[in-house]
Amino acid sequence: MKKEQLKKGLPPRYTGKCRNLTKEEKEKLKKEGRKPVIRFKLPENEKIVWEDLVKGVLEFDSSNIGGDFVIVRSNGIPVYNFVVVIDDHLMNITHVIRGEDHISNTPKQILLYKAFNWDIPKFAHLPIILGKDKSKLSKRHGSTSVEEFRSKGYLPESLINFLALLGWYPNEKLYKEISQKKEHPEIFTKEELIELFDLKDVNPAPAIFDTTKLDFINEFFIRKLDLDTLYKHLKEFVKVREDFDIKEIGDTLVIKIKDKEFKTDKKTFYKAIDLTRNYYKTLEDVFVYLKELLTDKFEIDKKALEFIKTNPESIKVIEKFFEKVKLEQVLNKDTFKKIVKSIQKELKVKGKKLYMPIRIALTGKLQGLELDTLIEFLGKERVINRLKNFFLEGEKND
RNA sequence: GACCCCGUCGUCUAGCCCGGCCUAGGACACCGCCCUUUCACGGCGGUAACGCGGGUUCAAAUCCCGCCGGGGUCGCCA
Repeated sequence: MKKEQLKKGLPPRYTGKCRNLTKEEKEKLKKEGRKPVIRFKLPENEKIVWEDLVKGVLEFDSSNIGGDFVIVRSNGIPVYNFVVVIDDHLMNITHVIRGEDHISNTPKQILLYKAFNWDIPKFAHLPIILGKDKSKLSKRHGSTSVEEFRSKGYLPESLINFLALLGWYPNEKLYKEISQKKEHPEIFTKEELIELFDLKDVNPAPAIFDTTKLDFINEFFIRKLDLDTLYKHLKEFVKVREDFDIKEIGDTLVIKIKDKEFKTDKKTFYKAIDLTRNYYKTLEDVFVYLKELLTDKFEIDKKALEFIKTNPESIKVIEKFFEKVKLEQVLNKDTFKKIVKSIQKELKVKGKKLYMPIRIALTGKLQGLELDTLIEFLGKERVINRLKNFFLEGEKND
């Protein structure tokens, strides 16, 4: 039957074959062992109209919604369209807010409300979210669950902020008042969103799910949060990650990164975070940068190695630096500057050729936080440790 | 195919209802410059859009019609 309809270019729909069976006919079919379904008898030529809170006035014709639809299956279990109406009514639902893929269900549901003589709730059909290929967002487009974003190190407030902006923008008048005071025009706290949000301002057009802006929002929140709050987020974050952990044992913190553990105290931990937070995109990055500050053992990046090989005078710079560091009582930004200047004079190198070797010797990398800040944080003893390690590593590589 | 929804920068959008203030505004991304003897941060600046065609009008992104394009729904699934 269905195939025939499709062939003729007609939409598959119930033909009304058993719409008006007599008692005798029903009995006969029952005896044959046929189990009946219960269908909703559609009114003829009735317009079903509602004002959708997002899409505006929507109108369907009863002759155009697929024929008498099933409300109870032959096994006696009722179907969704029938059940939601009863359920929502019983729960005193006033607003039905859902994806626009439900638009075509709505006329059926409205008819049921009418048949029951129940109040019809307000409907709001939100546009669906599209993947990069503009089709309905699904698993094959990558992460789609909140859990995945959590475990990637996105803060809950970042996701909320991002999602709110996907298909919604604050009402101009309301927004203008507060926008003056805002640090950033599109960063919203939960409270602001609650204050500003209105279904009326939802854009009826579907939006593509592109997380570029989410990265920005997350960076922003991570930078602005106070350290205690950030710490709380980190504690939550490690719960969903096998490779990271933060244990508090008395005053010491044991930080697990991959299969290594580092001991430190909260004060140092906070200091380290504060120095590196401008580099974070996600909470995951916290650990990446922390590792650099918490241990003096490191490997030298390929590119860093390359730099040293192509700039042989680098070794001289590092040796000189080592010598001079040993002579200093304490290492801070000032003494660092002094040392660098004297190396510059004595070896006649400057710029990248002067700073890079030192950076590589201390971190094994070509980029990172500012050298003077790093050195002040490490202190003399650890700087010496690192330099020694560098020369040991160097021997291995030779 | 039928029915329905949608169509402003690469992306998220403001403006559209109530035509002139739109030479189309903002944000992210991108590019450039400045700051920094690296990178990032920060500051400044730049590239970039009304799907197309007809009307209506002195005037259209805004109103009307058609087309095109994209998406959704067509189950005894939810």
